[in-house]
Amino acid sequence: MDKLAAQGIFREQLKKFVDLNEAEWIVFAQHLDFGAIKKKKFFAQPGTVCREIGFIVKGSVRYYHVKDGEEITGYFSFENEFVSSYKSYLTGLPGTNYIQALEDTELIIITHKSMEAMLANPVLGYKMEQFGRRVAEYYLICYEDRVSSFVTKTPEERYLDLLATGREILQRMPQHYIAHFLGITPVSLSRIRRRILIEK
Amino acid sequence: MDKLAAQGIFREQLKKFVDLNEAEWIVFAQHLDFGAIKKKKFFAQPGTVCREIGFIVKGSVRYYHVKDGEEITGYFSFENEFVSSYKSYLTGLPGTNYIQALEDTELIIITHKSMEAMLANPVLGYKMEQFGRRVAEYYLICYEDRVSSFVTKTPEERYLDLLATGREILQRMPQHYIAHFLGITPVSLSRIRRRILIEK
DNA sequence: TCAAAACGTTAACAAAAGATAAGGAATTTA
DNA sequence: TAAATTCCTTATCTTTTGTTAACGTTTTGA
Repeated sequence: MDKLAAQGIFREQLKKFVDLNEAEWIVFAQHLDFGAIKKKKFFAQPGTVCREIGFIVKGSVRYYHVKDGEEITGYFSFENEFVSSYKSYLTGLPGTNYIQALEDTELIIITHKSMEAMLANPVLGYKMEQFGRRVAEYYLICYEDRVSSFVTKTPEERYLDLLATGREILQRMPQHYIAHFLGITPVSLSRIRRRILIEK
Repeated sequence: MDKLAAQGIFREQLKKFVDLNEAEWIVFAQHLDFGAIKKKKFFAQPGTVCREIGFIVKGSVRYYHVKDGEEITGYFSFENEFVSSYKSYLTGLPGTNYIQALEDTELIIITHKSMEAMLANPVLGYKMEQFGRRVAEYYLICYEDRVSSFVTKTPEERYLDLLATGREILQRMPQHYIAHFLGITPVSLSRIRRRILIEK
């Protein structure tokens, strides 16, 4: 895919968050970069400040954390989703996660610098604030749901929920990543699956 | 406390998120309501759309969820914090949580209607988008940290973290609320406390 | 002020999850 | 294509958590 095709996809998806007219889009597009990450390479690494927000046009990434030498995969992003070490991006502090491409991945990239410039741009500023607000609100809701599932549900219930919503994760991610995403060990998820099979 | 005093506090705290000049503040203040909730009364209830964002100037609230007849307290808000059933507020769908005042609580209230009006107001719109963005980003980071703690930490580690950061929660909330906040039962938290005492 | 309710701890038992290891299937890669 | 690696399951054992109940203390509220 080339930059222009990627921008086309991005422009379409962007409509979920902000409505840019032709003039605004042209200025906006000038601030967009295009990037590719080879499988197993990194979008972000711990100890480094994440200065970009990516929008995945092709591929997928996982967010993971190393604890006691073990990789714990906490989240994923797929096509048409944003990817960033948000806390690091927003605070300017070093991140704590790896974000790794799970396959060859192509993205539209908005650097922090570009974003700042657009926010300060009288033509685009308002729309960029709106864009930022809506994206943050969107992810806020995702996180709210996820926190809620940890507080009020058992691991088995969380897994059944995941099955019910049939998210992409199930098809595209190995089970041990899903286990950590649910907050449990791969062995435990395997047992839960067994339990469900027998019970039904 | 009267409305004016409350607005004074709010205006000061607002600076964390947006910088309003005198003219902007005057228009903004016209859209603010003032409210009081008696202890044990509700700011939000499940099945009802939450159409306000509150800013607590005095008191505190807890967010809880009823599961199998039991109340599970997932979160709290204190003075100088916002309170809302965000997902419901943002989506316009009925909420799933109770938000209950833990003591007589006073708040500045921004209704959804007021917020929409301000966002559409040419004088205030830009600043309101910025305000909304920054508040959402702030809470996004809080949630990101919390999700991360569920994925990568044991309940004991989460409790030790809470002790280390010495949050208001510890002083002001009964232990069984804290337990649910950590994603465990009150009995289990009591045991964790015992373990920590013996080990150290 | 006095009864009721709420709170934290502890105990006992059941259920679930973590840790470790082994084995086989599938996938990767050299 | 053969060897290595990854992945999932299963088993065993340990640790932790959930559940229920009892008890004493504190707080609440009628």
